[in-house]
Amino acid sequence: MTQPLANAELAVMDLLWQNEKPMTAREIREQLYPDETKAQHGTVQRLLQRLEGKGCVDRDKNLSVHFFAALISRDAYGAQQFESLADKLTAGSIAPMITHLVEHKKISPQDIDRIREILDQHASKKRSTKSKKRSRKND
Amino acid sequence: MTQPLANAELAVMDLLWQNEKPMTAREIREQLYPDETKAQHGTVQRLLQRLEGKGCVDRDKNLSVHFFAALISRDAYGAQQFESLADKLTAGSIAPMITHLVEHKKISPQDIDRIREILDQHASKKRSTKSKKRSRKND
DNA sequence: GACATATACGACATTGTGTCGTACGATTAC
DNA sequence: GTAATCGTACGACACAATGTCGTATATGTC
Repeated sequence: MTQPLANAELAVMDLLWQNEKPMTAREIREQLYPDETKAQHGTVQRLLQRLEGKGCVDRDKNLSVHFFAALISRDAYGAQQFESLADKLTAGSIAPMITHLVEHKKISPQDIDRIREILDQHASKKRSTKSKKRSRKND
Repeated sequence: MTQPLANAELAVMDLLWQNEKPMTAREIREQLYPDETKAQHGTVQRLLQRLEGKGCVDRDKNLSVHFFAALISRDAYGAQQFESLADKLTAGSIAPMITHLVEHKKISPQDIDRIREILDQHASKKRSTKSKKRSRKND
């Protein structure tokens, strides 16, 4: 399940991600198509069915009205897509893209700080304080 | 030009990215279809034409044999795709995806170190060291 | 049983992609 | 200058994915 989700599918996932509780197809339809043209029953069911086929949603059919929940988190999906992008483009490394974004000021300072924090907690322990910024090609 | 490139198109871009010099359609075809079934002339021309339409390649038609070059770098394309992903998923913020990758050990230590380096050079100056212990405050 | 509501899914139009064939223009060989 | 060769331009097609709808079937309520 690595291929990207299409727009309508993503819209469904978005709803499921917003709601922490599983949703019925009716709830989803009401939010997705507020104008209620009475046909989109099938559309939502179809979308959910395909999403289920892709392993993205869980269908709870204990009750006659099924309940749907996301099987993959928003961040996990995003990370997975990002990984697949890195695999296709940069031999699996994400650094070149991050670098590009940072150098072209496409990342907000807040984002930078947040990422720095995370990285600080997980950086390889053996290198703090390098006091210069170059060298270390790889190890 | 934000939509992702398809496989065959990406294969062409990959060649252009590898070669620093602009290439002719013939060169591209020879590398892409080594088995020379004599028809793929048109295929490559078509791909280049669509890539040109998407603003990804430049066509130099000064000579009767055209020369093609990438208009967007590999990293820029990757970064742009990543941005578009973040826009669709996480309100433009890339931190959640990075966080997920880091916490699930999907990034190599080398990648982490490289990103840390870049971030260190661009972090907002005022960041208060977070009371963690590692800190290195010069840059 | 009749009715309302859900699910399952076939079907279709639309779009993007990869491929090929062919028409046409330019360059080279005689 | 004409013919052969090579390149470009692009129409056309098959194929797959997507979004949509309609309908058939199941499940529940009265």
